[in-house]
Amino acid sequence: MLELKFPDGALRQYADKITPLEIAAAISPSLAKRVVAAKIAGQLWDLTRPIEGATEPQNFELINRDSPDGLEIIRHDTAHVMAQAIQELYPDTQITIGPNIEDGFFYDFARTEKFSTDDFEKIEKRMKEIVDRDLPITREEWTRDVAIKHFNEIGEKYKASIIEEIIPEGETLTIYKQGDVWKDLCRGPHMPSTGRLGKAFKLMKLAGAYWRGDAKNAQLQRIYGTAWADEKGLQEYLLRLEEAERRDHRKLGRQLDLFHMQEEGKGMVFWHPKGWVLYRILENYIRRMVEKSGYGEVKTPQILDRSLWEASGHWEKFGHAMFTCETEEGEHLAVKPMNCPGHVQIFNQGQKSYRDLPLRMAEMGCCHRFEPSGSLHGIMRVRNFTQDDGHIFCRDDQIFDETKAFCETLAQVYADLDVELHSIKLALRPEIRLGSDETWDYTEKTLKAAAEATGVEVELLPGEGAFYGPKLEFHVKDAIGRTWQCGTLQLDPSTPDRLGAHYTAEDGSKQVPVMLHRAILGTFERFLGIMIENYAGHFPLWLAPVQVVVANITSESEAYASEVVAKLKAVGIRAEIDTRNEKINYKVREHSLGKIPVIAVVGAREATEQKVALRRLGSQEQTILTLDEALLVLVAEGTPPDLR
RNA sequence: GCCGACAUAGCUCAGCUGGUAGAGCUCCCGAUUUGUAAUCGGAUGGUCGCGGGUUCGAUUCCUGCUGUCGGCACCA
Repeated sequence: MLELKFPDGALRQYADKITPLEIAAAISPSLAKRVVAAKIAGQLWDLTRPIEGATEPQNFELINRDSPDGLEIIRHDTAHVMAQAIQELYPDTQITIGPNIEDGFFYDFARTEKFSTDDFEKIEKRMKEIVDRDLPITREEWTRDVAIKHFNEIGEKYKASIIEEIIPEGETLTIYKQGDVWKDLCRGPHMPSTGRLGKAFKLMKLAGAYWRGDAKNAQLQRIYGTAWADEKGLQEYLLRLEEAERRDHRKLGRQLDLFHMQEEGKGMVFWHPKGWVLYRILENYIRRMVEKSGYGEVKTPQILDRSLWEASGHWEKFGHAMFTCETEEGEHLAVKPMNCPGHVQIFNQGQKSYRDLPLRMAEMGCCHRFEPSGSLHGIMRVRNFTQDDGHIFCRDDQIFDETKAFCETLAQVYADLDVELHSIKLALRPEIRLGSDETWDYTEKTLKAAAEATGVEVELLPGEGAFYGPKLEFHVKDAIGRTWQCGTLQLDPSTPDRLGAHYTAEDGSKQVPVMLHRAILGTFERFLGIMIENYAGHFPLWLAPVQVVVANITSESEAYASEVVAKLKAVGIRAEIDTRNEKINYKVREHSLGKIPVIAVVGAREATEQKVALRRLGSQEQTILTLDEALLVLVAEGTPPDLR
């Protein structure tokens, strides 16, 4: 006998080897149709897989198709159906891997001939046929060696190689068969048959992807798809994508006249007046934060002699990404890709004592890097960018406090800018590295503890640190759901040493300081891109390039409109005037689309009473205030958060 | 850099199987003096990304390049 405990707490008894599907059917036939899998003692279980061997009552749950677990199963089943469809249509195709991702799945295929997005229609049609065939999906347990032999025999070299790699010798694995022929290595679970899948799926995009994620390996063809519990879910998802597109910073950048980019300067931003206002407000804000945190701001040369880059190690490690030039006199120069060597030069001026540490240096450092053309993306990934960079020269025992203080400032800045952290990651020691294991133990532990001391969770990235030290990464999401690394703190004992930085310790000995590279925003370009998408162009008053547009109703109130604008400007509000010969409806519409936070309408009434009618973006409400009241309100609201 | 797609007026987009291009908005001109998301009329605007090729003829087909978009790899 089996005893199962249902989510509602009910305890029920069943015959041994009963399947979840039989249990569901016994409860109600409609339930049996709705479910896609079961969960037994926390483990997902195929509906048709007998439950056995349980001596104690097990938690039992049926998974509905629209639950998070259910969607996972639908998506993975869809990936399998897609793979089968493709192999039926294109028999020379080998399957590799096909995991779920957020809102969907992908599957990587190896095939000499190229797929095209034009093939999608045909593939989707075949997938729907496979659903209509209602092929039974069955679970089988195979031994590792039999599986390897089988997949090799049928020409699935990649599959065989995956099994060789991930399944330990002597172990068994599970194979899911779809119909009589098609099979794939899979942990499962899957639905009992393809008919249960439904047809709320869509192939989304086609891309190249390297086998095992390594550019040295063969490039596979990856097809992305999405799948939902029903057609409504699919349509809602597609709508969500369209809405996200409207927030795209590249689109808003043009619409709001913030910046543009062009062929002759790819990966470089032309900031327009409005965009540059935004940039400078952010820059000034971050400058105040940095000053408050005890940094001295500096400015270092844009181009430096190659010998310095050789000394710092950048030439060797980073040379391929550096812009260089040669003078008529034969000097070899390189445009800086980073600010650190310049900062060490400043540190090296004069003699430094342990009393000077920690010494914090900041720079709005304009850098150039030759980024691969395929990696460029709007203003988020560019070749010319400005970092809110800073370097902290300190002793080992100061790393913890400095890191913690940095994390706290970063949290404050992100809160002020309404940017939500997606994750904090700690990149750990790589295979090839400098320094002793003890040093790595200490530095990794210290960074982790310091970040965690601010109450956040840190995700570990083994093997991804720089060769000289571990690195904290602060990631945020853009409108489309992609994550970008913005803030960072990187520990570097190597560069100060290479560039001859030292200080005199208490005991009179010369010591090399450790260097913390850190940036809160990362780069202005990327962070502004994120902010534009995040706010969807609707900036809070303190950030808005144009805060108020004063619009008159008729030319009669033109003089008063000018007076209002002059007064707004006098108290530091970024105001513009719109006295065009247009209806007020037209002006309101235009400035609303231009995402002006406040439209101040003035007509004959306002002019006589020395008032303004304020209309906020996103609201139809009108607030009538005296001009003096309006000035007070707007100045207060337009004050940066750190100055309030 | 690699894979796929795309490139038409300032912007957003039409243009079937080859016969040198069209709309709406914007800009410009004129009329309209208007109370909270588009007033009316008129005019202007394109070597159809760039270079080759096929063809009597190419925006359309082929090809090379450049850029953009979506991924991969790389990275802030």
